[in-house]
Amino acid sequence: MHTTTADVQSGILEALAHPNRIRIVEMLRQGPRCNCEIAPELGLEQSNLSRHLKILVQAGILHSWKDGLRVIFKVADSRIFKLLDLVTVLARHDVQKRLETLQITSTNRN
Amino acid sequence: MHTTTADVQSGILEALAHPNRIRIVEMLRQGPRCNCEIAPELGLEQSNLSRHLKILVQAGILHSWKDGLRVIFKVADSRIFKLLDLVTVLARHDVQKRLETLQITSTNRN
DNA sequence: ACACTATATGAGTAGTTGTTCATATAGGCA
DNA sequence: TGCCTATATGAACAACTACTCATATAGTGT
Repeated sequence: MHTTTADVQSGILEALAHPNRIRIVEMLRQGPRCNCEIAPELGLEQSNLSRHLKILVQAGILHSWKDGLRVIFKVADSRIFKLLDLVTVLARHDVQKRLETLQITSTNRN
Repeated sequence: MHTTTADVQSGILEALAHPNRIRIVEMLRQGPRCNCEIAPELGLEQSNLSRHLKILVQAGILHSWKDGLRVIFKVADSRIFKLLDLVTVLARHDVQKRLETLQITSTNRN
């Protein structure tokens, strides 16, 4: 089969499209962290977090390296934060519009 | 339960994280379209496309309105294209890095 | 009213994802 | 060496997703 642009794009989006994986990336805004620092902070089970991190690494969103016993993770390209910020803006804008629609609707009804 | 920023963000990302839904949004770059124009262009079954469109509307990514028999869809906020462009850039950058790593690795080996 | 076109949805299903528990792997230190 | 800590992975499973076929809904034109 043939891989299209949309397939490549969805690879990154799928990897990012989970609340806990977004939280992981947001936490890594503060700098590189290991599994053992992220797990208690986000309240995730060790094995579960390990799998989420693997998904992010495989998608190229995170990089990792060993430091003794630990594995350190960092964001591969800081533009990922721009992406998350844009998503927040879009979400905010959408909520704002829905609110306006509600207000218009209730005004019409009274 | 309490809805966090990450939950709201993942709502938008999940909606977008499917190759066909990305293709739909990309097609709507050219302007509003109805189900009946998108389906043949993307080679999607009518009922399947209808469900994908519903997901995009519910996530606030698309708007829709009736025009006679047809339902027309348009992108709600053009910043969604900025987001898709950013994803493309990230993907390209990642592929480039992987290629470099391969080349370094094979150089070391010879 | 009838036939026709466009869209939506119920039901069934195969495949995928997220999660947990238990266990394996690997490095550090006495 | 044996014990400890950090991470990864196999197995099981519930929940969810994408898809298809058949059918329902709704608007158009005769």
